[in-house]
Amino acid sequence: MTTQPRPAAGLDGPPLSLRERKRQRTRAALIAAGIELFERDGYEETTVAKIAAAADIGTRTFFGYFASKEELLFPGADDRVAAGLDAIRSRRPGERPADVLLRGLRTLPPDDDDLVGRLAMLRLKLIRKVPAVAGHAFAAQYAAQRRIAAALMEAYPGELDDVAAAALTGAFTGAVAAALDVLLFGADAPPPPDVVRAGLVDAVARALGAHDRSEVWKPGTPAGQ
Amino acid sequence: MTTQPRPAAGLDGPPLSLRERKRQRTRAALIAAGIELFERDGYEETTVAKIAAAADIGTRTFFGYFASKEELLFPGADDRVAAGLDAIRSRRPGERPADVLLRGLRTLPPDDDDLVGRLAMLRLKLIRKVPAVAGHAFAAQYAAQRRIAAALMEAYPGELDDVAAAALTGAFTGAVAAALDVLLFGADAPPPPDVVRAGLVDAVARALGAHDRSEVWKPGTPAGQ
DNA sequence: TGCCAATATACACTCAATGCCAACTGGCGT
DNA sequence: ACGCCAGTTGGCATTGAGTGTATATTGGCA
Repeated sequence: MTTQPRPAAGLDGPPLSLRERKRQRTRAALIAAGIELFERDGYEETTVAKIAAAADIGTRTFFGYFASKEELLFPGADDRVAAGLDAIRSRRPGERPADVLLRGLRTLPPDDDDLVGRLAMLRLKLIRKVPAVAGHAFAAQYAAQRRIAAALMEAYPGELDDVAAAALTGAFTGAVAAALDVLLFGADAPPPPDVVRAGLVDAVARALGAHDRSEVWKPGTPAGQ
Repeated sequence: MTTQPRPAAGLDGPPLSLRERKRQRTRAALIAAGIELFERDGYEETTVAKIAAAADIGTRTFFGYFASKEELLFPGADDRVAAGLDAIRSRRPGERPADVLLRGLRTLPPDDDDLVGRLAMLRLKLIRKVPAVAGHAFAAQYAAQRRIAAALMEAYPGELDDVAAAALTGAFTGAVAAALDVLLFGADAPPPPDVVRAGLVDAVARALGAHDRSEVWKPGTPAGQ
């Protein structure tokens, strides 16, 4: 959201000033240059100076746009959190907390913008091997968890205390992250998004012991659950 | 573990050479100096040079002991993983995967060495605000998850595929981390370990929808705190 | 046009981290 | 005891991230 520049006509509600448009353009150029160089030369090999040069700005100026080199990899990307919060807001009577989160996961948009897709794959790769990148990812997930947990606690007053809300949210995001990792990393080519999501929802539902699996699934022995 | 001074008991199997003992002493001194300075002056303000000076070694030598400043905060700390693997190894017939992990969590040693306690609190604080530290924590948890997931898959052949094992393990560790965070962060002084663990086990069990909660839980009751 | 504020850049600096190299030290065979 | 070897140490220089500061440029606006 924050990163999408409107280079075409000014159809973004509030008409951006020339200054602001220029700024967005520079920001987009930095992201594009960063992705390009990271993919071509590797992360460590790509210095901030090179990125800045590729975007035709001074090295110092880079830090006016991004606080760190890693931040270049995490522009926006709050869709999942928003989906979760929406699902909680539209909670249905009788729906269990875990089921609410699962519903949010199911209704996620396929998230397949070409550029975003490239960025997402690149990000996954880098999270695996660059601790600094992993740090940012972790911090983001952590912040997301806290927001979702707070919303959950509010939606289920008297039923979920802070610890329970945190634990459930942590379990949910932990399961999503781990399952996604396995699902996406077996194949080199990006698999079809809907297949991924189906496997994801199923695995997470099982991990949380949720009862409402709409997509049918028969484990070897559904003993009691 | 590494920091234990010198128990008279000959419990430490292999007799360490003079060189090795000296090395361990230096390592311990670095950790102690690091904790001390981090607590007193803050993380960013404490430079590697200061730590090295406090431990009476050269700055360059520091990196012969720890690959980075953050690594100073994660010495050892594989007990939890070991407990999990043990629990899986000693799986009882009919026990569900989630219950196995919970049993491992329950049988964790109280883990309350005074120094380790201080370190743990410090670590939690720093994970919250220093991305680089968060990165290390994330990487460690990630590695732990993969080991546990592999063990689970082996213990439940034909019942858990790789995605399911990863999801369950991710849910488990995610729930533990999130719950622990809430449990430990309100207090300035480390709360009694057994209380923490009781709340932890309960919250995680509920998050995973496990059936075997030994500690009873009744929805509607204001969460036992 | 001309002033004000936001922005961009150059410059100098700190600190983490690495490579290189010379000095030292414990282990071990003679 | 002697001396060699390997592991350890630390000084020096270097790279790259990130910041503070002062100066220049540019857009917004009267």
